[in-house]
Amino acid sequence: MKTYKKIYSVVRKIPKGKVATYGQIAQMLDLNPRVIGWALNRLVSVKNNRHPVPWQRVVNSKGTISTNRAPNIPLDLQKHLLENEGIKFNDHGKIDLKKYLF
DNA sequence: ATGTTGACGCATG
DNA sequence: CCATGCGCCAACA
Repeated sequence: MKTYKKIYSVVRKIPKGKVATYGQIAQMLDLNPRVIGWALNRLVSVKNNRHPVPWQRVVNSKGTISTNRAPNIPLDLQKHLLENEGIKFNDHGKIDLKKYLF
């Protein structure tokens, strides 16, 4: 089975209102955190598969948004999606991992 | 086969 | 807080 499919299946398990870090997912699958980023980035270019992947629920270890580094992704799109799911950001654009971590 | 590319993470200065 | 540096590895050309 392709690695990215495994990654997507794990990401799909993150419940609404919760988040996971790249490192956390990497640990579960015994992969390098970089690969998680690669797999999620792949979603923008590759035609979406039959089931959606809640990619917005994956943040970095500091509890901030990492998609700002990536072109093709509207600024703060991820932040808005998470806010719509009830997740709060502080003034520094950071979320409370203690509270929201999956 | 070989080189390159990252939505990372952690350590260090 | 900011800046490097490096490990790490699936995919892709």
